Amino acid sequence: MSTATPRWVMHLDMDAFYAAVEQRDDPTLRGRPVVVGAQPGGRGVVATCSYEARRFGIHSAMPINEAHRRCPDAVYLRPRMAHYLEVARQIRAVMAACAPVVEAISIDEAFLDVSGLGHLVGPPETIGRRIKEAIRAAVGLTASVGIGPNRLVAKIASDFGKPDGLIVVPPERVLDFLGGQPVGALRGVGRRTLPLLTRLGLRTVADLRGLSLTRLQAELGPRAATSLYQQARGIASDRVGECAARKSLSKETTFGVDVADPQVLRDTLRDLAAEVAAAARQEGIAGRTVTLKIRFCGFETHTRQRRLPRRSDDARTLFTAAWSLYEAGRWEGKPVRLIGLGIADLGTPEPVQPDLFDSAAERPADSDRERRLTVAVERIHARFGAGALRRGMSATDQMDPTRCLHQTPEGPQ
DNA sequence: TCTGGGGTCCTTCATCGA
DNA sequence: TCTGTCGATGAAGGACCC
Repeated sequence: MSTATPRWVMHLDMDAFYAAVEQRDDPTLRGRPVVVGAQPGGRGVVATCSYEARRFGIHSAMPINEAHRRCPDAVYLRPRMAHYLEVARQIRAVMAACAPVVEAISIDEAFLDVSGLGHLVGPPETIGRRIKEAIRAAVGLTASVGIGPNRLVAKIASDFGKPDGLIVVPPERVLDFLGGQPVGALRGVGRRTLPLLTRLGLRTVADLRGLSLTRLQAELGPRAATSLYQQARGIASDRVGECAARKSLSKETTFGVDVADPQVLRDTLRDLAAEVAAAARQEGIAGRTVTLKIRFCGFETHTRQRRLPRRSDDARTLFTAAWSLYEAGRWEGKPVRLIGLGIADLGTPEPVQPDLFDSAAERPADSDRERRLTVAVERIHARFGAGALRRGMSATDQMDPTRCLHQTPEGPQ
């Protein structure tokens, strides 16, 4: 016989967060369609929009020019991220005062474990209402709340109740509640998977439940199939905890007009490397893998990665690695729409080894160079294994930390 | 419609060493 | 010594989410 306390997971989602903050701060915007994102006429998308704007069919991620075509009279605002972050911090303080465990998912969303609050506050409905009221009193904004026995049910319930909703789904009602939801409400069903499920005649979660795991696996692959199979039956994690550690860090930029000039690309990449390095140092982390992301016209997107001999938070090292990846791609002259740089395989910065220099600027004079290169290559072999350095590379290239590990088959250009 | 920026996770394929 | 297999790992791209 189980004596475990029933688990109650709450999902709290602020309604049209950025737009709601703008309407709160400027009373003349209330009741009007407000779109926060890029400015019409340029490249960009809608970050979020007020419910008045949604009545015109505008939604998040819609191209801004399409939004403008649908509603030219809306108010178009650039995001004020620093301000939204400050409001989010106030909201988190409220949540932390109301629940023992709060897991922030994004700037405007969080999971709360409210399992143990029953005897202190009351039933789940009361807990949800109290938190909504506290947030409204603190920041003057509405939130939608979903409460259920696990994260999946809580999340879908909060979405279902938007805006300003409060939906509680007790364990015995989970299958009924989920069964009536569209399959698109499940995690992992997006632009690609939804048409596939539709083609199979599956519109609702109840429809999905009628399909065998074997058939689902044949259509979607083992991972996605198992995930959907379990979600359809209300099987999901009920754990609420601290946020997971960061796994990557990146910066990217889209040019207003496609750029083919290598000097502009180089300068942009150098700036991005500086931003990534600064952000990494601020968080006390460094990356071992450098990724170059590049997008051409037609949305043709490529990524190229290179592993460094050690983790780095140094802008010059990151830039050198990323630029060598660009050069290796043989894309010279091809107009670029977007360029980005990221680091992954994160950890604490590794101390620089005196014999493993970072760049050409730090290399010793030619007269002494070959001997020191040989010594350094041997040290790399000893430290990283013989496979770390590839055949067909000069000792000079092998010594460049951005070129010595895991070259592309073509090797450096 | 013509698609930002910053993430995570998954799949597929290639390579390498045992 | 050569070849095939298999698991681990890395690279690249895709899908999805906020």
